[in-house]
Amino acid sequence: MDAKIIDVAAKAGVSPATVSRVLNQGNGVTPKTRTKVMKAIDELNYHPNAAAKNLRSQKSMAIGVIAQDINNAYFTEIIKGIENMAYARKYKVFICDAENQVEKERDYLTLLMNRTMDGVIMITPQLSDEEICELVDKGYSISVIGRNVNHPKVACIYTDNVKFSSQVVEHLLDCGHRDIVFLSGYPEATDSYERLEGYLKALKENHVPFRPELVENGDFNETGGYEAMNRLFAKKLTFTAVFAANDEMALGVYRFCEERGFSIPERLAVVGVDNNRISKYLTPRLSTVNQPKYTMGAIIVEKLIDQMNDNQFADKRVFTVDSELLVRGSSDFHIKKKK
Amino acid sequence: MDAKIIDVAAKAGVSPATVSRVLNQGNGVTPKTRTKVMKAIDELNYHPNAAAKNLRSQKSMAIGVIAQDINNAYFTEIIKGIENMAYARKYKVFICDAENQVEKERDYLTLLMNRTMDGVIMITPQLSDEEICELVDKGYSISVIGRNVNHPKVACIYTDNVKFSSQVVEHLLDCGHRDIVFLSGYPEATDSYERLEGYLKALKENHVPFRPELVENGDFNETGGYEAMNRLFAKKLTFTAVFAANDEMALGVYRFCEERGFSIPERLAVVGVDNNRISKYLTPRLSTVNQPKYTMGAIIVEKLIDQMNDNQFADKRVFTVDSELLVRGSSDFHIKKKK
DNA sequence: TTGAAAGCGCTAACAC
DNA sequence: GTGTTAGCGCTTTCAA
Repeated sequence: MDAKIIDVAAKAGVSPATVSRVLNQGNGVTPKTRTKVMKAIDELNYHPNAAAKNLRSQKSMAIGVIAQDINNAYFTEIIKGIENMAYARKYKVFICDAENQVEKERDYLTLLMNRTMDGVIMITPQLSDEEICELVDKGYSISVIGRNVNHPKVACIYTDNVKFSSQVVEHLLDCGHRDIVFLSGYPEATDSYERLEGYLKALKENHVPFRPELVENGDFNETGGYEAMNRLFAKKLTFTAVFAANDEMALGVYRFCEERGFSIPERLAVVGVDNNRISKYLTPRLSTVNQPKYTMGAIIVEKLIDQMNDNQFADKRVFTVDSELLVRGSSDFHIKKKK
Repeated sequence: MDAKIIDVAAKAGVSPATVSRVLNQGNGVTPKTRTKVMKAIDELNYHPNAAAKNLRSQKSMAIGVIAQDINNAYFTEIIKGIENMAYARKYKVFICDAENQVEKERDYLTLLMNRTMDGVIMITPQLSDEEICELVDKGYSISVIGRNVNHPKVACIYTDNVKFSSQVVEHLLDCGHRDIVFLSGYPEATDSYERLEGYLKALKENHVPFRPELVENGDFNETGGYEAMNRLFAKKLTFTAVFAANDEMALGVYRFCEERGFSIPERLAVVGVDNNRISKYLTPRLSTVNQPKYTMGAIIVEKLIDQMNDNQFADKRVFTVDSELLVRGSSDFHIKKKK
C-alpha cells in the first residue's frame, strides 16, 4: 500500500542506497541527486518503514519511560523534561504507566528486551535494585530517577531523602510538635524507608522519643493516606502533625481532616513531598518538598543516551540534586507546648 | 548478542517455524514439542525481536494516543481507560504528549505513517478534521475522542458540548446571574466554539442579552485563565459569574480571585468542565461537568481495533456519552437580583 | 558520488 | 505436526 524505498529510487532514477543516504546522514550525495530524491519522496508521500529500519540498523531510536502512575503530576512533570531533551537528541519517548503495579513495570520492560526501545528510564520505587542490575548485566540500558542503584552502568538521579526528611521533621519540631505521624508508602520502596530514616534521625537528634505506632503505610496514594489516617484515629492515638511521604497521601489527610472538622494547621499540621502541582491549590496550601523535576528528567535522559551509545558515561554516573522545603499554610503555625 | 529464533530452534531440536508457532497462535504443535521449545526459550532467555516480527507480519500491535497535555488529569484518566482495554486486546499503547502544540501532534502522527503503530487515538482539539480525514483516506487508522469527525472510517466518542454548556449557563441564570463570562480555549478548537454555542443558546432562550466583551480566550490552561481574568478586569467590565471551558482555566480564575480577595461564589461564581481530579480539592469545590472519561477511552480503543482489523465497524461508529453537571460550592449560591 | 547485493530476525506458504 | 524457504523494507559494505 505505502510507497517503499525502491519506488522512490525508481521515480528519482537512482538506487535505493542513494535514497537511504539522502534520508539519513546525508553526506556523499550531490545536491542535484538530493533534490531529485526529495522530490520523489514528496510526490510519493513516502515514509520509511520503521520496522525495516530498526531491524536493519539494530536500533529503534526510542526510549521508554516507566512511570509509577501518570495520574500523579509529579511523574508527568519529570516526563516532560525527558521528552523535550530526548527530542533534541533525536530520540522518541514511549511513556508507560505502571499504575502502581510491579507486574506492569516488568511487563513494560519486555519492550526493552524485544528491542522496541533502546533504553529505559525507570521512575518507579518498586522494582528491586537486583532486578535492574540483572537486566543491565545482560546488556540492556536502564537509568533510574529517584534512587541510587549501585551498578557502574546505571545512571541515577535523586534527592537525598534522608536529608530532606530530617529537615521536614525538624521544621515540625520547631513548630512545637512532638507527636508526628509518618505516613509511608509501600514499605519496599526506597522512597518509603529512606524518608522514614530521615524521620527517625531527626527525632533522635532532637531527643524526641520514637513512637512506632505513629508510622503507617498509605501506599503513596490519596485513598491510602485517607485510610491510614482512619486507622490511626481508630487506635485513639494522639498526634499533632503528619509528615506524608508524598503529596498524594497528604490529599487523603486533607480529606480526613475535612470530614472530622479538624482544622489544618491548628489541629493538625501536614507536610508532604513532591511539590505536586495540586499542593498549591489546596486550602491551606500544602507544605512540601520541591525537587527540580523537569531538570531531573532532562539530565537523566542525556546520561542514558550516553550510556547507550558509548556504553559508558562521559563524566558522572550518579547525580544528587538539591531539594527545598517549602513551608506553606499547612504547617506554618506554632502550637502551644504541653506542660 | 541476544538469542534469536534460530538458536532456540537448534537448542530445542526443531525448526524456527515450530518455535514461531509455539510463540504465536500455538495450535498445531504437540504438547511435547511445545515443552521442549518453551524450555529452550527459557534457558536462552529468548525475546522475539519486535522489529523483525513487525516487519514480517506488517503490523506492530501498538496503538498511539496523542493527548493534548499529560499534565492535565483529564487526559491521563482517559488514557488509563484506553490502556487497560488495549491490554486486554493484546495491544500495546504508546502515549504521546502534544504539549498543546499542533506541530507536535503532526510530529507524532509520523509514527503512524512509518508503521511504528497500527492506529492512533487523538485526544486533541487542535488538529483539523480535514487533516484527520486526509490521513484516513490514505489508509491510516485514526479514532477521535471529544468531537465528531464526519468520516465513515473515523470512530468518535464525545459528549454534547452544546447541551451541557446550556445547562451550565442555565444553572448560573437560576442562581440569579445575568452577566456571565465565557472563558474559551483557543478559538479553533471544537471544544471552544461548541461550548460557546451552548452558552449563546442558553442566553438567547432565556432572553438575556449577549455581551461579546464577556468572551475571552484562556488557552485551556491555568495561566491562560488567569490572564484572561486580568484582561477582563482591566477593562472594568461587570460580571458575577465565570463559565470556564475547562477546569484548568478555572484554576486561573481561583488564583485571580484569591489575589484580589474576591470570594467564590459570593463575589464571583465559577463553573468549569472536565471534572478534573483537581476540581474537588479546591476550596470551595469547583462546580464542573463530568464526563465518563475512563469509559470513553475504553470504548474508543475497541472501535479503533475493530476498524484496524476489519476496516469497518461492527456496529456504531459515533458515540455520544452523557455528561453531568456537578453543582458544588463554587456556584451553589443565589445572588440578589439587581433592581 | 553512486550502485549491487547481502542480510537484519522473523512469519507464512507450501511441502512433506 | 513439522520443516524448508522466500521475503517483509531497509541499511551497509564493497566495488565501480
